Amino acid sequence: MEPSKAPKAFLKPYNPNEQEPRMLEAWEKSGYANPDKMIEDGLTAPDAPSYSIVLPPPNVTGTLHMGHAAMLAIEDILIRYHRMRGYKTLWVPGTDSAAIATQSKVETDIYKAEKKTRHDLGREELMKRIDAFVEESKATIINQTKKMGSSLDWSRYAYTMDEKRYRAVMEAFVRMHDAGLIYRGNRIVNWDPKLQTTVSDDEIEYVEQKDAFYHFKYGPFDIGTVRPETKFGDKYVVMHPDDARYKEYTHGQQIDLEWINGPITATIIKDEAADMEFGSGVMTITPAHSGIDFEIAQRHKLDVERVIDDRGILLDIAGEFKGQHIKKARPLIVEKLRAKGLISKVDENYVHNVSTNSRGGGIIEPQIKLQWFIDVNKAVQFPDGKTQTLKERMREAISSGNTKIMPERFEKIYYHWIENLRDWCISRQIWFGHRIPAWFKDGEVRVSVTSPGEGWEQDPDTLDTWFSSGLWTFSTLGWPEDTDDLKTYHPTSVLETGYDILFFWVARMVLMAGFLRGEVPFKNVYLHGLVRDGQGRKMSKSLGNIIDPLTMIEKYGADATRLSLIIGASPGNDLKLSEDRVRGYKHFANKLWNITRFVLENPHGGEVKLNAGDQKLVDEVVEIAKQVSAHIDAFRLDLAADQIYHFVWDRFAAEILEESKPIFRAGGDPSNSSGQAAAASRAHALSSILTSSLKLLHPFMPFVTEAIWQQLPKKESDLLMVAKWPV
RNA sequence: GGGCGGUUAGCUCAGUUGGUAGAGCAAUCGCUUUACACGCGAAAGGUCACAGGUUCGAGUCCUGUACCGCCCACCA
Repeated sequence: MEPSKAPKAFLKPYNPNEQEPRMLEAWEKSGYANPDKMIEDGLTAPDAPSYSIVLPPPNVTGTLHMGHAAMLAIEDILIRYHRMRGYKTLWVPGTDSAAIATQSKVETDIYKAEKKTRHDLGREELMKRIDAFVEESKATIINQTKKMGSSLDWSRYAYTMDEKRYRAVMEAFVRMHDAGLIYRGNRIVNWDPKLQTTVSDDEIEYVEQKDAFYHFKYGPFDIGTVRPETKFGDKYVVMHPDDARYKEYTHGQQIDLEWINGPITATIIKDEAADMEFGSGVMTITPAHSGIDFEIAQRHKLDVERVIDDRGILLDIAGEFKGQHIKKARPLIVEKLRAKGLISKVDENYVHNVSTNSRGGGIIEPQIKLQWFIDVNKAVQFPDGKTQTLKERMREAISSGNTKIMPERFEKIYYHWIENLRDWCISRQIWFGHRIPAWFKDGEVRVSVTSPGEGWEQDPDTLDTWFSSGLWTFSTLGWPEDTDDLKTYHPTSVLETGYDILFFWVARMVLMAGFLRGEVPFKNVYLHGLVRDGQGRKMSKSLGNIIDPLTMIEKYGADATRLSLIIGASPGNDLKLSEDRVRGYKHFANKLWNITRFVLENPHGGEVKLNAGDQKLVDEVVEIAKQVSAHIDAFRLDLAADQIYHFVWDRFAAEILEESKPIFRAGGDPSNSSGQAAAASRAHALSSILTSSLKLLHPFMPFVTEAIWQQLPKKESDLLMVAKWPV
């Protein structure tokens, strides 16, 4: 038997664990993730169009999960593809401080280990502990991100709390304040009694709960509630002005009646907020602890009195129940009402929604508080000269087509969200985060990046984490300075993220970029689905169904892990991932490895004119390349990957290679000159098809393709990463 | 209460402007065929959730129903 002409490496199956670290090193050493270096080395034209993505920064608290892995795979494909196509391509990495999540995590850890709360430690000490924790977690997540093969430009790495980003946040706040978009006011907010902070509307999660629904006799009326503990201050009875049942009562009329702690005087209020269909059509209101009640009270200039304090304790107004926690007081209050004969009916199993803080907090208690808000309904002038409200701006970004959302159906959801949007409460009472640049002295308030001078105390509150996240596309590029990066790479080409943070993040970036830059933050939004387990369940620790990307990388390689997250994952739809899928794609990497071996064992010598049949084969790949490109351009990475996968396996390996065997056999006969010519032509064709296939696959499976490229005797560039896309 | 998505082979999913159904994995049978057993070949497997409608023709368009999932909503 003839000795193999292929490099020795190919005598063994493809081993990702051996190759991947080498490829990572080669890429990193090249510096080609940085577009400046690409231009410097003449690999990208200085005047080439730019293509940029800013990585949605993973929380520093976590480790890499499959959702991150999917995100990295998708974005890396887009990035590598555009880099190979000659774009000035930039992918900016970063990490997010995730204010509430991080602080809770550290606080919990400290409490477990030392039985100390943040108040025991003090603000400064807690910050130190958090910083230490962040440093450690950061390294972990960065290292894991690299292992996926992400060709991020680490020289541009940003952290939401680093100096530059901090400055951008301060600047943004001051500018918005000066424009009148940020105001401080007493409004009803979502208060989390457990974490002792406000929470934004979007972070509320409604949880279904069963409670008793009580019907009380409130003078001549029947009123209902699941929260008897709020009723102490109820002295207004509201009914719809058109409700025929109560036409004898007039607005402002006063009625004396017996209530929880004795006789009170109630006032009739006619307001359309009362639903005639619900219960008796009559309700009493608690303006201090209910959004809708607060609005009614404001409309009619009614008294607003607090009943419950920040910790859920009843105040003076509760009389004998004062000082008790609402949870404990409720049954006692019910008991008293029953004793007084004021309960007319009880529905024991009433199902309703309670609002909870989705960030690991408690049950929300609406409270009226002096906080900072962003006014979404105030018309102001934008940098591009237009005068409009933030709501209008957010709507326009999409309706004008300046930003397109993929899949399109999410546009409707986005509009609907804007419809329901209220002023955004941006101040939080947690300690870890961007401090609000507001200063107090003798009842005076000033807003400025630095202290106005001696004796001014900075607002102790911090900003909602999404405030700083909203600046991310441009704060990472150097804003507020007018940098070259900003000019070249903003608006970014694509924002790629999970559909679950469409509101939190996407809408807020549109808002911020609109007001502070006068442009959209990105031209496209590509929303991927959630990665679930093989049965469609969310992956969670408690279910024990987590598939860890790093374990998969170790067992099957990063390429296989990437492909398993791409093929079969259509935009915006959840992906069910099982280990079998990952294994299947490892086999594919090996297949490619062996195809190469066969091709290299039949080398072609120098320039050969292809015969007509072989030319047709080569043209076939060009056609495939066009289709793959079209799919990627349409964000159908699943179809693109699927197509090239099948071409390589079913067409190239199964048919073309098999047909080549007899041709090479005939070419081995020295007396058969036409056979030799045919073999030479075929060898040349195979080599060309292999080269093109490697290029087409490279964005999807960067490691194995690069490892093979490194073994090719002749190649157009040292690294496949910077080779030219076939079409 | 409103909206969205899904329902195609045992499992996970494709199916782009309508033309008598495809892939991967699993399962069956057979292969030490000199690129690959992480492989090759063969065979098997679906009344495309259901009911109507449009059409020469529908998985693909329209109407409705059922089930699963998600999102939104200040019904006391």
